[in-house]
Amino acid sequence: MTDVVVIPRATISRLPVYFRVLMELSHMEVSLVSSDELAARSGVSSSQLRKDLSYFGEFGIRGAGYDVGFLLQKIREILGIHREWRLVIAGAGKLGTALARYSGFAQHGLEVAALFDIDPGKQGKMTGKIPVLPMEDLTGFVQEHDIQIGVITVPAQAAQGVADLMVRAGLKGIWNFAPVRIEVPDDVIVQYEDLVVGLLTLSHHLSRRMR
Amino acid sequence: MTDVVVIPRATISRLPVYFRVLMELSHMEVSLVSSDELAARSGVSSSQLRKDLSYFGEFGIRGAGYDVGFLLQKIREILGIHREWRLVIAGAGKLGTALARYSGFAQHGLEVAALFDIDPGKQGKMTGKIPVLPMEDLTGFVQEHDIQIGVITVPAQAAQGVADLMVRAGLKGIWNFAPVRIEVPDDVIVQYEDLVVGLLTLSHHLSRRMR
DNA sequence: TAGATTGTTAATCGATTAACAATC
DNA sequence: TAGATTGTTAATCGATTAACAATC
Repeated sequence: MTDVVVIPRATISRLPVYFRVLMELSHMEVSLVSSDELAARSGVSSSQLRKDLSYFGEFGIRGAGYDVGFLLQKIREILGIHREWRLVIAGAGKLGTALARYSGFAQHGLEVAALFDIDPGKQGKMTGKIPVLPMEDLTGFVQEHDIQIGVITVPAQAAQGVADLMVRAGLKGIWNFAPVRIEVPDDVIVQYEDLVVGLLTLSHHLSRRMR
Repeated sequence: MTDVVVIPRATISRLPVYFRVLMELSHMEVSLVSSDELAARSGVSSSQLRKDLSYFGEFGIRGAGYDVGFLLQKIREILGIHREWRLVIAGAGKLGTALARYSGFAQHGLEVAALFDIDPGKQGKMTGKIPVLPMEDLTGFVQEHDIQIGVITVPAQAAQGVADLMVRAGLKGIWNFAPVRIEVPDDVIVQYEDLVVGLLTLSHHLSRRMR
């Protein structure tokens, strides 16, 4: 048995933060940064930063710090930003169309290839440069255009059906904005995004304060 | 000193899930549910569910289970859904306008009162029934309309300025979609929402799988 | 009362932090 | 070599789980 190192979820979720700070430093033409400085700018402790990086290798220079360009490249590789991913969005409602135009995708090597919707009234339209296609064309489109990721922005009750469609089309990653758990085979990765959680967390804290 | 019970963040983040499942059960006219059943439908263990609820009180009936309507009401109170919150959105870009039209707000007792933008080209327009106003009107509007929550969907470099404006206007809760930490006084609560984290987490896992 | 299920305790697991040996 | 800072170990902290006493 190979010794599989388990990487904490929390570590992965901090990498995008380090990535952003390193990008800023790179734009400021800083070439070397200490864990203290990088951690402070990222809002974490320096031992946490070093511990996080240590899961993936030894990227620093003892006595000096981290080479900004080198560490940036390493984090790019860890996060898969060095690759190009293509994705489709199922559900051309408010959230789906807003995501389709979202600049964060392109900035991290992701290309939105098409939106899909069951509503014939939305089909044939364009969201910026991205076409809205009939949901039944999803499988063919995914296979023709070498798509890897599917985004679900349909209503909760339709989410499982769309997920099944995506799995059959061969997508290996699903970003699910519908507030339901979906069942997929083990080789498909599902990332959940639930805006209501953030909103109600805020509401809860406000409620406590204002009691 | 009063004994302050610290409630784990993870507990708070699971309450909206329990809330949704209880709503479904309520619609199905189920009046009593066991922790086993409720936990299974929520995707957690039954001890976790009971532990989570125990932070807030004793809501169950030993030997029987939980009264769906009663527990629903309790979770509503904990999450602050029983109150009405009014909010404004700063930044009438893609994300801001999509959020303004997002039905999840109304469903949880939140009303979007207005959008604000510095771009005169956007000002005066309507997003559905919600007006887009000049950013400099934010303070006056917040005070006149008794607004409690501000949502930030402006670019990262403008976020701190908008946060300062919101603090001065007297907002006590900020939902920040800009990918930067913002500085606010201790009595203001900030909830961060970073879509890139979810997206890059998915990208990371896909990268590992496809290596 | 007997059966069922909650609420809570204690044990376990996992993540964070502090401290320092390794090393540039 | 001396000074600085990484990478890692061990201690601490916090969250989850299993088990069961309390009680409906």
